Amino acid sequence: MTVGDPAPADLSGRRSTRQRSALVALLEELDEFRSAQDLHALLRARGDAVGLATVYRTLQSLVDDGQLDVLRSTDGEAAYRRCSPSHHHHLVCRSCGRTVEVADPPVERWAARMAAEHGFTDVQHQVEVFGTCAACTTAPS
Amino acid sequence: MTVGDPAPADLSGRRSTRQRSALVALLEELDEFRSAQDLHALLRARGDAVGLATVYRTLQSLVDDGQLDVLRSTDGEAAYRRCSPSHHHHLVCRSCGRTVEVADPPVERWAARMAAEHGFTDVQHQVEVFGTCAACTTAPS
DNA sequence: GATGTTCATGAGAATCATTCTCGCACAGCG
DNA sequence: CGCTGTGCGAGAATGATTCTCATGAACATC
Repeated sequence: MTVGDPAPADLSGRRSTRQRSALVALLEELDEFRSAQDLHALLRARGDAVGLATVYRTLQSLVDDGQLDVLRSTDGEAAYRRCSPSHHHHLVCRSCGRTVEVADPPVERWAARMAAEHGFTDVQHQVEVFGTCAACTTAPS
Repeated sequence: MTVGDPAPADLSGRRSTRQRSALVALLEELDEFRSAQDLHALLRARGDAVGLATVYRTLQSLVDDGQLDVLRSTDGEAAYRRCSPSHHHHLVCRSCGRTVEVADPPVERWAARMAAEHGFTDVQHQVEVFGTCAACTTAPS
């Protein structure tokens, strides 16, 4: 502490490494929510092997920086996806994982008003709709 | 059966056991979401010792029968709470865990319509609003 | 009440995602 | 070019949840 220590708490002051770049690039190409395990396997499959611990660590930091959306599926696994610029929710197929983004201003307002009425502040809401998409409904399991 | 059947309200022919009754009774007294581990500890504390596996199994069956609400906290732990008769969502204080139930017919309709428009069937939705309640906002952390 | 079938129970092992440990490598800086 | 601290990774640790399977209880029947 006695040494000159500005500690600039810079969110973007992350080092640029091969592993981090590979993960960010992969996420850039994907449109659906994928689990950490999944992303790890995909990286390995494409030749950009990255340690599992690193995947988790990097994912965590990206979430902290607000660059990723996290979703917790009903089986307790966390799924990640790059953040869209605008706020939105998802319609997720519980069979094939296909995701449709849906915007819904009314719900936004509703959540805010509801929270305010009960004295809640610093509000966040989480709206996910799960179902079986048309393709999976017709396809035999 | 010759005696008048008290009808234990078993929806799907579940056997009435001491363990199941104890868990149901406990849930009946609680108003907040509690984790399975938590419920297990509470049962043991009050003398109604029940195996952990049984707690999970019973909780699962109650959820299947629609008698419990499940919530997945951000750390991946599942929390259970008895279900209100009508469908509703929650406003949860992320600091003290206090929960407020909120009904919202508009959102129900919106989710159903949205899903239908995209060809999704067998739809379920999950809406949770997290925030800091009035008490926790004023109180120092 | 006695009895047999079947399902629930529970102790511990197994599973699985996620996090931690800690020695080593490398990015960024002088 | 060499320092220094941060990021990496293999494997161990953690912790919640699920599975295994022998035992016991619940319910219908006799």
